[in-house]
Amino acid sequence: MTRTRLTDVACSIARATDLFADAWTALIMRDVLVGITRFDDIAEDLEISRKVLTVRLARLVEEGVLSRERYQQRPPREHYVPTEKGKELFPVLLALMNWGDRWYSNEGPPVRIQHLDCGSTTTAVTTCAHCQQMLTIDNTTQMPGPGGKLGPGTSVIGPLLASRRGHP
Amino acid sequence: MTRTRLTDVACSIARATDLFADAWTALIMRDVLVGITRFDDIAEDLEISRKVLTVRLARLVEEGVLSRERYQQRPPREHYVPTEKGKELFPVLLALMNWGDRWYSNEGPPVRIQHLDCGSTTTAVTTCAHCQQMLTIDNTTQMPGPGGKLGPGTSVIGPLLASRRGHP
DNA sequence: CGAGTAGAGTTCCCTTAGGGAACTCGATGG
DNA sequence: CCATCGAGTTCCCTAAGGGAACTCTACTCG
Repeated sequence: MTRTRLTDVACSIARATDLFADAWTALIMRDVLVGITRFDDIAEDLEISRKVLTVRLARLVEEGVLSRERYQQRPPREHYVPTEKGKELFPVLLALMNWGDRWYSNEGPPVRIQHLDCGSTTTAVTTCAHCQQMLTIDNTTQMPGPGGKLGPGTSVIGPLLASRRGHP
Repeated sequence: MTRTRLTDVACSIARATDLFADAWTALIMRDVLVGITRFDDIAEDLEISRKVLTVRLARLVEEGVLSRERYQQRPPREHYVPTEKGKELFPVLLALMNWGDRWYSNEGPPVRIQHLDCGSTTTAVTTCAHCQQMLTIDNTTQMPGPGGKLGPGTSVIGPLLASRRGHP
């Protein structure tokens, strides 16, 4: 398949996507974050090919998202636990889950999130760090940041590009 | 490759993932949401194989995430615009972007988000709908919801499964 | 009126990742 | 010393992705 490596593209979505966006990685991360951390358990839970699971886990460890750790000495056994970097993928999973719940669950969401600090069964909202309002495409705009450079996939230039051609 | 269809699995992440999680779909959605809506422009911006782009766009239209619409009559030309369902993928992109910014941008984020309502250049935070606190794996827990059923990938049963050993 | 051009896809061929299922290997535990 | 368990490997087959050239339909310009 020769997946194009997207890591060189100056776009954070592309970089995150490069690691995260195949059919399995998100599911593996969900499992691991939820406590299914052993090779066989993940394989069984997801019904993923063991070969692919091996490759995915290796990549995730290499990227520092998971850490392979010994959880018992005799016999020696390893499992996969999320690093800080891995834990911070949780919001991505929440966003994905939210969207899936909203558009695909007829019988209600299969899983509910409970926020331990306030005790409520809740849903995740993506909000503005400053004013706590919900962020949407319609109430936001994108502007070049410090690390912005022109290049394929650097979408900020998109609208310019579009108008340049006499097009909305 | 015979991608396993995940849509039948009772997990919203899996359902969202099934559509969203390949190398390109997230990038295509970003482009479209940001105003790059024409076939050739997307192809050029992402340097994606035109063949794959055709397939992706068809899938996204089929799923109701994008809509193919005529933007000029003479000569007849179509482009792809996000539907409501598509627009609601924005939080997913924000979460992905955030994570990418945090872990992969050395020179600062390539793109900044400005919240038009409050005017600030901001970042997205995934918060509890009730108390506005940030949600993390550590301050949340998952519980079965109304649509929950046992099955592969239904991660709520994960911890149980792990202790129970032996499988539905 | 015929040539040229832009937009939007198709088609073809080649490579390689994913699916599945069986096989391996080390360390037990009985 | 044989059966188990956890954790991967190996093999073969198929289908999806990459790349680049080709096509089809309106135009539009000299």
